[in-house]
Amino acid sequence: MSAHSTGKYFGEYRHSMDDKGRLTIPSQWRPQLESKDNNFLALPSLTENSVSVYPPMMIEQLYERFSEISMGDQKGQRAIRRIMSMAHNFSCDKQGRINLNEKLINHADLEKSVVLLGEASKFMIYDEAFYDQLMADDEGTEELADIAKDFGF
Amino acid sequence: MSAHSTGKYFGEYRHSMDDKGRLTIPSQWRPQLESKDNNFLALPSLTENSVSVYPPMMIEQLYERFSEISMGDQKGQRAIRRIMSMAHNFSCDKQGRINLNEKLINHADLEKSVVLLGEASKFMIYDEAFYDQLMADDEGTEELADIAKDFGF
DNA sequence: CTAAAAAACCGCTAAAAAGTAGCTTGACTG
DNA sequence: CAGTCAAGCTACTTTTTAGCGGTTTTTTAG
Repeated sequence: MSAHSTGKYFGEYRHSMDDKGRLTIPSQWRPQLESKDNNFLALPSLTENSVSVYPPMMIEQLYERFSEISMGDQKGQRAIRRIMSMAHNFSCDKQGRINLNEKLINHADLEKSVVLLGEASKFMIYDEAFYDQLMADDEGTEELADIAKDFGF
Repeated sequence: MSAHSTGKYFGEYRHSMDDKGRLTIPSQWRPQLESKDNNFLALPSLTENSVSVYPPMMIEQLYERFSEISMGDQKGQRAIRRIMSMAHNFSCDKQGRINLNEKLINHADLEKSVVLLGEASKFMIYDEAFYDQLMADDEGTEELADIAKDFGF
């Protein structure tokens, strides 16, 4: 059954990455192969050891923001260099796999077992062990309730 | 698969320049040969030893910005002269190569091995050794997290 | 609880594409 | 007219890729 990609990503999945950096994405997330939705941009997450994957719609937004950074802004330029040097543009193959490059794999310390986490408009990729640790650390914080209130969930 | 040029440039590539100053650009960046997208403008980056390459869309914007610099602004005019004296307008040939002129090659101290860095709306060309040095120097200068805060990514 | 279907995994391999280099041609210049 | 320069073509090598087939695991449904 192919309830095809809505361009929205939800849920947590544990998959494995092969030695060439290929990994299967959840069947619900797969874009139509020949559509222009089959185009993603992976960037290193700046705050964590993880990779963010953006679909076309989000790429547009990122594009705008990057374009706004002035050439004269040294710090900005440095940031762009760091981020873009790892950026990876790819599509999803017939078997539902995507491809990460070496730099991103290193950045996020990805081993064989990874977690794919849907975050609505984009999705994240974590190393499984690291992800579990993150979740364990969050355990028992009351922040969740606060956040819920803030957002009205 | 040729998911042809989106006018967006991402990622880092290491290519080599031949003795005539020609270098292959990543296949994903290549414009349609006969389209009016096959027209680039290369300018020296004044803050670094590098060359910035702009696609047509960006050229428009640059034009606007240059126009805004008043004739009375001496400093501005000087800068324009400097930049324009090295500017180079070119297209991508059938083999996917572009051509740099001597002045730009000298400005950026380009040797045979160069790095092409996509920065969303434009791309940069660095000498490979220099680029590696830059990246090494940036190392730890600022944590990515700080940058993240500044730009809200 | 069990059987059937779907999804995920995995490594192989054939085929295509990309990058590189060198040669040829034709135009312009001094 | 020779010499320089830019652009086009071709050929070669290397790397990449993505399609395939078979196996395993998970999910679903009866």
